Amino acid sequence: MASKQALSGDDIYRHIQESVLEQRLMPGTRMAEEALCTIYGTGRATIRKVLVMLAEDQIVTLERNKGAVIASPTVNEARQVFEARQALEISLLDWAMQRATASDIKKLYAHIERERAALRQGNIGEWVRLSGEFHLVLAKSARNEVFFCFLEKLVFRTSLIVGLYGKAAAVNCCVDDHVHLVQALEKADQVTGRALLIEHLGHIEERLVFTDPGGDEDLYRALSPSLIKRKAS
Amino acid sequence: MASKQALSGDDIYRHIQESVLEQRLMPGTRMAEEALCTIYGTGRATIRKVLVMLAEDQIVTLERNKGAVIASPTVNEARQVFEARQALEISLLDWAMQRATASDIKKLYAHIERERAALRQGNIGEWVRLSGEFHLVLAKSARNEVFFCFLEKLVFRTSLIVGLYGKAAAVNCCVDDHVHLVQALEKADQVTGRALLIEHLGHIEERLVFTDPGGDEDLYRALSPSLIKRKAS
DNA sequence: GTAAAGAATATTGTTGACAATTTGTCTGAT
DNA sequence: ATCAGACAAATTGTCAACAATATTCTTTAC
Repeated sequence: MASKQALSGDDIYRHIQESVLEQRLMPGTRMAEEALCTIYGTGRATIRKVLVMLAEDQIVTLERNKGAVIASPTVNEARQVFEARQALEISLLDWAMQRATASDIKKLYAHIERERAALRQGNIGEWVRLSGEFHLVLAKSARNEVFFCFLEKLVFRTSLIVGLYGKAAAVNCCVDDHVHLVQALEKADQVTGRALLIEHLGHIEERLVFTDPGGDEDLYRALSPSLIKRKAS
Repeated sequence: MASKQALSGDDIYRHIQESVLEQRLMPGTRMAEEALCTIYGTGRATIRKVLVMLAEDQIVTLERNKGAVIASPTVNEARQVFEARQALEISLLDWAMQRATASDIKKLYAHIERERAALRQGNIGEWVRLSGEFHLVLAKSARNEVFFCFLEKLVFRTSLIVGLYGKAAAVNCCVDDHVHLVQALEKADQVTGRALLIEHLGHIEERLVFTDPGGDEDLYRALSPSLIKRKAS
């Protein structure tokens, strides 16, 4: 299981990100430093750096003297992530319609083909990852590195949210939505594109069940009212 | 100069961010680890963590075996930052118009008053910082933590850009613009608000001179042509 | 005088050990 | 049986020393 070869910090960083995207690393998973050292065959200093980077992306939460845990977004955080994603992607789509080249369109269709292939082979993990990455390929056509990075981070967080609150882990976002979106982009049909995008993101959100299964910092608000009542009586 | 008390990593992180915002730390400044250790009175491990965090925010660039330097955004990066900021702040203003409370409005006017006070006292550094922070106070009224954090990062990068390309360091963004913006927010006048915001951000951008004064990674592109010519001849 | 080569210096990368803190377990009293 | 307290194990935070690399300065040859 443990790969002996010493990897660089960035490699480990990307590998953990990918694992989150493929939903192999689920929220709440403890990330002990020693364990990661043996898995990746590096010293603690390297792992520590990676964990700080992941914490900045809000992929893990880093508490003093408690170590790192894969983040468990609260319901409120999840709502804000979806709201932000929608606004972000609408801007990105607008820019993409102005700037996308024929090569960009080709790449998008090629990516959709890979999604289909993964589905046919029943490789769910890879398909989930590709589904998320589709939005990044689309974002790249917008030619704005800043928004691209922002969306990248939200895609990771979306993966965590789906892992936490998704009922049917299988169906994350359907391929046909992606096809129609690219077709609208190709025609530079801003109105249709925007509607499709909102609908598509709505599909993802609809498949969630927001019944807080043990938030981490919401514990206070969830439990203290009963204590206050007992005190007051 | 060197404060002897040992500070926590987060304190140092915030202090450096503030220094960037006040334009006391300018792009290109080398951030040697030992120097920071003596300044903040901590070990290198702590400093290293801070530098990784700052690198994730693109406030510093971290090159292997070369250490950290305050980032020097290229002209292209600067353009993308401004484009992204405009899109971000438009969304934030829309949300703020739906969600801002009377308390939020009060805080905004209070902040503007602080800006005026800093100007009267001739405390330029603090005024520059407050000018940037105004947008964050406004963003807080939008009730979306995700976009707030995104804007926070862009405000820092804007500070770097102004430090690099700004001609009149003094005038960064004028107080009256802020007043009018809050008035539009108060009236929930979406059209006027958006126009004012775009105009205001335009003012900031207008005060820049995009004549690459020796970028760091643009150095390659700036210098390599002559080498290629020599090679080819 | 200039340019290249090499030594010297300084800075970062890495490892290891130790201190501080948290977590889990065990005992004993009520 | 339950709970408090103390002890033990495990984990993270911090620091210091050493290795690897980059930069600077000096020397030397042309």
